[in-house]
Amino acid sequence: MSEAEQESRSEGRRKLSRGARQAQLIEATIATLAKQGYARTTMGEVARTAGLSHGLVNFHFETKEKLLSTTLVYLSDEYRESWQSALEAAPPDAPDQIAAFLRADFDPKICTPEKLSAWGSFWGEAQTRPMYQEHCSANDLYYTSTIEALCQRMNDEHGYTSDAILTARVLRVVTEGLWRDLMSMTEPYERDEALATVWICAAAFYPRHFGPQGLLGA
Amino acid sequence: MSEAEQESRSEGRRKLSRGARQAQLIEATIATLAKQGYARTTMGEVARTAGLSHGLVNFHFETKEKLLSTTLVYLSDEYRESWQSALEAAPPDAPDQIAAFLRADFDPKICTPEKLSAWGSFWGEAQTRPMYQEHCSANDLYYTSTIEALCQRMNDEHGYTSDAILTARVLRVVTEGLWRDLMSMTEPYERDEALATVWICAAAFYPRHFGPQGLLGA
DNA sequence: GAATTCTGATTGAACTGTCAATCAAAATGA
DNA sequence: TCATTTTGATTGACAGTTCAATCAGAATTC
Repeated sequence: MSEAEQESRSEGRRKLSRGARQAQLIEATIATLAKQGYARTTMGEVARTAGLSHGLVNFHFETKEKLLSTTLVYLSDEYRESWQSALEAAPPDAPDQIAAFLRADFDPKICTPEKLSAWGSFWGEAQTRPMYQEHCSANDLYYTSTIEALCQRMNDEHGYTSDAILTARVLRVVTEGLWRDLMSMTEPYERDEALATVWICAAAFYPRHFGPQGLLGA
Repeated sequence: MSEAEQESRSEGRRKLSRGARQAQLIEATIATLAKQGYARTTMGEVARTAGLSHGLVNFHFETKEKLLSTTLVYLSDEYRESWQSALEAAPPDAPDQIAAFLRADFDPKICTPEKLSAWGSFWGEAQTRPMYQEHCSANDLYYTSTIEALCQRMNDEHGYTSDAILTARVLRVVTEGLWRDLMSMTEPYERDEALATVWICAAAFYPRHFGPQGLLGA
């Protein structure tokens, strides 16, 4: 894993560009969070995971706090960009948009055991650290208002009558709960099973447009 | 807060019974987890919150690890006992049982900001600590199989045809997701609003028995 | 084009603070 | 008196931070 990240034809692999090295250290931080949890994530362990020296982490990120908050911002932005581009790629009709939105949360690039575990580590600490909340709450609010608007369009354009705010909240918390399941179950089920659970839920609210397999008539 | 916990008429407030002092320290641990998060929860802070000395914590719980795992067991058992007694107190018919079960998760005794925050702290760390998982996964499996059996009874006894396992999972992850919302939203909604969201969801699956206000025809 | 200089990435050791754990002595209650 | 609880100073380990020295590659000079 970390070997593959290193340049291919390279004995003297020293001196990666600033950005590449920082990305490597962020990856190592995610891996360490997933393996050790937040409380036992040390600078030394991150450096060891990256195959680099201790002091280098402090050269690129001045403090541990900055390393961790940068990692959180990285995860948070990657996540937001993922569902945003999924919405752009999907047809503009509300059911298609909702299907793309829900599916994006279980994209193989986003929904990996390692990243889910790192998210879980942050959730526990973020409540008590204003610095962490700042960036994430903005993304979270954006996410929430997006799904609320889509549920409202389902009512306006396709004749459903449910409370859009509440329906959006159900879809959102189902996804959150499934993420927590995926990261903590002793006998975990797979991404596709989680997604199937979301479809069941969408079908319960929008029976003319969703079924157990997702969007109907696709 | 910590002053109020101390005995009222008390110069000589020493020598509480063993159990009472341990309970006091567990309360202080929950409060500290909620206030500081797991990583910044220290023995000293727990002692200060309880208004007691540093060394005393090590006298009652030999190690920090034991203090924390005892606290987790306390929370976990209190939670299980809460929904178990709610089931026992409710009528035996499946809809009543499900209503009681879902409502129990938002009981004011269980669903306090402080306890939710402490749960969140543990969730992040529990993934990487087998000792934490042991006790909780047993309770979790029990919880899951209970709601699955109830959903199966809704099919058998009241003519619904949904996949009981999947429906149970939806109800479970909705609750989990709402808990996460309650503990992390910057503009949190209240317990009753969370419960209303659960009812919406139950109504979507069992429309003849549940409505936005909960159990129908009660 | 080779030698030299310069830049800044990288290392590892030393420093500093913090925390869990220990323990001897004091306080308390029976 | 005796056992138990409580205290607070002490200890040792460990983690984050700092920093001076090193080194590879780029730029510059001749």
